[in-house]
Amino acid sequence: MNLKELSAVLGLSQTTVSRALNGYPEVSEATRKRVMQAAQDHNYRPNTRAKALATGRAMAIGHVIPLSTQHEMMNPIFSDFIAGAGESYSQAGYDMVLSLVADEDQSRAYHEMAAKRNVDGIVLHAPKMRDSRIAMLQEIGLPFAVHGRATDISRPYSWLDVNNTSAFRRATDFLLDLGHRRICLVNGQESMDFAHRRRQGYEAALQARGIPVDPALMTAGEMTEVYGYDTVQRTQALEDPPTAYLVSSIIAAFGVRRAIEESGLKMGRDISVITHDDDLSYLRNGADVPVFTATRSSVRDAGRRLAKLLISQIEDPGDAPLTELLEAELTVGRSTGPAPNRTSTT
Amino acid sequence: MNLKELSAVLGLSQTTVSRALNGYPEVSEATRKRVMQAAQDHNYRPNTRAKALATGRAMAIGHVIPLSTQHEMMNPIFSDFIAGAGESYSQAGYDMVLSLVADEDQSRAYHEMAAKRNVDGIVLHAPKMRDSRIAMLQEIGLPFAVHGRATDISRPYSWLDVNNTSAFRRATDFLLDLGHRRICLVNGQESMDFAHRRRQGYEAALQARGIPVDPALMTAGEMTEVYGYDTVQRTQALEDPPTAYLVSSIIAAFGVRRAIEESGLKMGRDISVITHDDDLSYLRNGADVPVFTATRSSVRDAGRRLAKLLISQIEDPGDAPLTELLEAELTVGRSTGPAPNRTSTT
DNA sequence: CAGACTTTTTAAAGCGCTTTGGAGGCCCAG
DNA sequence: CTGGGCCTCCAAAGCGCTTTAAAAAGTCTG
Repeated sequence: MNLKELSAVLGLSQTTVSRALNGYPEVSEATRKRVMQAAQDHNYRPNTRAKALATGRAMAIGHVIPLSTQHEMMNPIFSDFIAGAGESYSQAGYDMVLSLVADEDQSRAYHEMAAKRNVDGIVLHAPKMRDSRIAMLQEIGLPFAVHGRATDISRPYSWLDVNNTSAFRRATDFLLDLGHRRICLVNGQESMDFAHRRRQGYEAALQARGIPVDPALMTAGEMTEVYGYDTVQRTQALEDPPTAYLVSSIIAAFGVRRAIEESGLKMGRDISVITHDDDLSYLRNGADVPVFTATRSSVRDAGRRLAKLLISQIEDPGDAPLTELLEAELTVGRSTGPAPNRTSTT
Repeated sequence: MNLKELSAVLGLSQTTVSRALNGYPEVSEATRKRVMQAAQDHNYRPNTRAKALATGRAMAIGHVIPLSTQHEMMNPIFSDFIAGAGESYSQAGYDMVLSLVADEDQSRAYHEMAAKRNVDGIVLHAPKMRDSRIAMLQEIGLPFAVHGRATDISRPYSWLDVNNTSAFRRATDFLLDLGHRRICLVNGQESMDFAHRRRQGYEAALQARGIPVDPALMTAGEMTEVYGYDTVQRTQALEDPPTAYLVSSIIAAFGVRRAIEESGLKMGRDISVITHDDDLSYLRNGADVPVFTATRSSVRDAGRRLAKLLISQIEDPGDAPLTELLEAELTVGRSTGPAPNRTSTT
């Protein structure tokens, strides 16, 4: 059933029917009702492609996901973000189109999305510190919003981010207050902006107390379970091993815990662990009592918010870029405790 | 830059330019070259919406994802599947559109996708045992393929599935060979077809050796880490606790391991664990040596294959439905060992 | 009840592409 | 030189919708 057929059935012109369905005022309530009813009866839905062509609006938002071997985007954190964004999209009547592209084709992918005009806006994921994609999208002129931020970009753009610096500073302070002095930072890849900011928070907290920053206690890598495990194994073999770990993701924290327990130590007594917790639906931080002490910020909620932000950006193109900075909250679990009495190595 | 402008630049008709770009024979090689070059120079891409309208092909494939509170689709397994499917899509020039919908709106969502004509086909996820969605999609007439299978559907349809029954039968046999008699099945939700089949494999193996099936040793639930943890805690408190666990997902297996180690036991010595391993990129089963003994089948590969299957279904609409059954392979890790000498409770 | 509005409806153009049905130009056989 | 066949190219219709411009119908006002 298409518009033409529907209007034939009703004995009205396509114009009137179209207007009735789209809520335009220049059609009487009586006919609108009649049209609505008929549309319902015949299960009529406007053809998206035709509508998109006519209106210039695709009612879809694109996500370009790099498929690289070194940095796997399709991780649980990402999918929770997508789930959140999807909620907002479907509420607002937008579709979500994902385009997985090989890493080296990324810039082409953005240009293509813009030229093919099958999306009204784009969400930019996993910004690096100085991310050339942002300038590129500004150039292209397609509305976009960034999940995270980049440093050193002159023209303003829309973004939503967690306050990574303050979260990690606070977490480090928490460990310092417990007497820990050898704190290992198990961070994400250094090229990522968020990892950089987290390190800044960590370093600032140490420096504020005059504690030297030991490069041997700062690791960076893809945040897998195995990475957490390996890092603990390696650092516990050091001369002066850390008594605490500050971990960038709950997935890596699972590995950290495995390594600690496998070596016969007890997390929270012998070694303390704080993790950043994205509040993933499938990897909850314990049921009632949180297992890990954590800086928590729901990435799903971030998805919801960023999607709304982008949609309002699309619908009011003139407006200034929107930004939103979320604060993580520190929840105390059973993975942290006072530093064991080794009186450091001093 | 659109077709009209491009052809104006070239001094050719839109027809000729369109044909040149789409590889039709009625255009000389010389002009084709010239057109191709100009298209490249001006970074021309046909407008998807217009093309879709004219050809009737959207070059997109839809995934409807239920947003329910009780069964969370957006899990790491799903995202690996999506990553695999996305690879095949982008190779074939298709986009992927995800539509998250509230559980109760699901059937409406499928109808809507069909009526709106913004996708050429649909992937059906997480089939239940007797899944009404399959008949519905057959009714609608939009090409589709199922990840998994359903029982009791008369008309044939396209699907791709892991041989869950044989995998779990084999895993159970493996544990039985090691002398285990009290084997706990930590399964997914019973309404899911795959969970049902896995249980059948498990039960068949027990029955073949005359071992009674104990309902107290069969649990079903959403496969989270916490679920694995809780299940072990609960079952270890039984009178005659299990000496082995057969787990449906590596995520739950993480929880199983946590519970085992927290209670001072050693996995692989005191308690054996076999898990189904979807070979998730972010939750690898160990680095070099697998941690868990597992029935392994890459869900990412399944995504790749199912996508290809659906695409060929779309491109040759007359063909009979395609099906593919993947066998899981059993990889032996360090989580299994002979049953401890309690000589059972006999 | 005419004239001036206002409300309701319509015909037709246009969105950017594909594709059908021809139309020219060129070559060669007769 | 003529006409048929082939190779290139083109004008125009059509995909299903929105929207502009204008016509038809209804409603007031004096």
